[in-house]
Amino acid sequence: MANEDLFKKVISHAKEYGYIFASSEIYDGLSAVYDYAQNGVELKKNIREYWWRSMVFMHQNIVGIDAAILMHPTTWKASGHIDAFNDPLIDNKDSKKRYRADVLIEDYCEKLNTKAQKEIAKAKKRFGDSFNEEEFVTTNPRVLKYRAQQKNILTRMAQSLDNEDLADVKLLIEELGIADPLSGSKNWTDVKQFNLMFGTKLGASAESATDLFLRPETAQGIFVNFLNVQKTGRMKIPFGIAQTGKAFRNEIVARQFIFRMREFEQMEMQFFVKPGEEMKWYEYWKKTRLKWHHSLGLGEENYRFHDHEKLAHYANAATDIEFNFPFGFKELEGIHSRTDFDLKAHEQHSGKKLQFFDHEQNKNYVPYVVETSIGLDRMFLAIFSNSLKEEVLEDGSSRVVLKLPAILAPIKAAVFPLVKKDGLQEIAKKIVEDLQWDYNVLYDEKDAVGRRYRRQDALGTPYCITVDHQTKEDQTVTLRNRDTMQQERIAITEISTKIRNSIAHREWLN
RNA sequence: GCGAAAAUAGCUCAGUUGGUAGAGCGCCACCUUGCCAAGGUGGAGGUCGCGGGUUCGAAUCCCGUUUUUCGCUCCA
Repeated sequence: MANEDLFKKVISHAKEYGYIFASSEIYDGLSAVYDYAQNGVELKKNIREYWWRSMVFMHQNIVGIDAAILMHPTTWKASGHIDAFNDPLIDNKDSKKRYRADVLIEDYCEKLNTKAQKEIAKAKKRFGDSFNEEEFVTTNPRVLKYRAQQKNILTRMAQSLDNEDLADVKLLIEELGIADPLSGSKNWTDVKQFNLMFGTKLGASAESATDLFLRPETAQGIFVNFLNVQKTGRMKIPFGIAQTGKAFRNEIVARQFIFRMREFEQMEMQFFVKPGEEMKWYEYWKKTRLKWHHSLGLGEENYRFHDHEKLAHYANAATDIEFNFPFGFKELEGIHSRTDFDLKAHEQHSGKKLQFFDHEQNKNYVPYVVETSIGLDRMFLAIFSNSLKEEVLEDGSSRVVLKLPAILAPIKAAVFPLVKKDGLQEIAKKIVEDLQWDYNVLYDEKDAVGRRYRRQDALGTPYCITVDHQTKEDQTVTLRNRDTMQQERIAITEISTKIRNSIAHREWLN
């Protein structure tokens, strides 16, 4: 399948086979919001569990929490999101480039500063040793003019931003004649304020309500609970706290199906380490997380690291694990060394000590944090799009098959009576009743059995069990493999073990 | 947000210079066959994304709007 077609097929297959629907579809949908359907919810849940087990079950020093989506508003001041997620943006209509309006103005002021510096340099050359810079800058009319302009502009901008007077910010850009640094065009749109956090209110009546935000990342729920977990769980550094949950970002551009949604689910683990040891753990988690991805067998060539050059306000090292999506390599998981930025910030804003007492060193310190943060929806898309195949069979016909890792498949097995008579239905139903204690299984008796096989192929079901006439004689059934299409004859009593072994975490995660 | 393209049945699409909507697959019921989709008969399902306008008449022409995909940008 060609790449450009593949993504379209992924989207329509996801709908047709009950994996993902557009949210509120009967009302034309809501931009970049999607619902997980009857099979999608199972796949998503299984991915979440696969991650959770590898993190929480498999590490004695990692525990989980489930923090609330709503948090005290000061959380976001401390985390830096109030500042970092709140930008006045302006577009140039000719070059189609988007800029931060405040940065454009600051750059302009920087130019004024450069001009003043040139005057000073010139004067220095002219007067030589007798040059008194301090006196010069307070008396030279040109330098004074530049300095004054600069101060006026910045003051006015700060005032306008504080008052949310964005029209004046645009006016300022126009008055100063600021042009697009690339195209030289002065054809600007209005300045718009983009707050990436969703606001909401606590309290029913408007007067007494408190402004809250839906969390833009789950990590802060872990940081504010750091000491609670450490004390009550008797955790010792190094240790980690894992969490999965929804986060919300009012993205300016949210697109590419479930790749970038406004409401999305993160699977995060914050690992608290001794200061100075963060790079060692950063490398450890890079390796460990990549191994987790590889364990699913989507093809190691489809993953790569992308180290960040420009670091976020909280990080001293950062990398992405990128996956080869139908639209190219894109970020799937982030691994960040967040230093002690978050815990220190929460100490300052809360006035509470968030430190660990190290008995070996006999002293307190604020731990450093190494974070692994993966988008559950992105992982879903990675697995789903990678698994969807159109195969040409030996006889020249083709089949559509969703080769999901068996451990993640929504339905583990489908059970069919070969024909709808001779008591085969009853036997098949009995097998279903037995298996459904342990697995999500499905019974189907409609249409020719070959067609039923193909239906389950497209749905991603790894096994099909068929009851035929021989079953009545020797209590055996055929077990058909989705990927190889091969059948083997096994006893009814063997079915459960067979399935269990093929979807054992012990095998997959190892 | 700006630019480009698109939206007709569950899915993929057709629909002629404007004349009141079709196919294939899928779905449901029954019959037939019985181990790898596409046998037969019957059936359900669409105010052609939505709202205006032009017209005797609009899926078709015009305007607006919503949603989706692609490019710029950002992120999980």
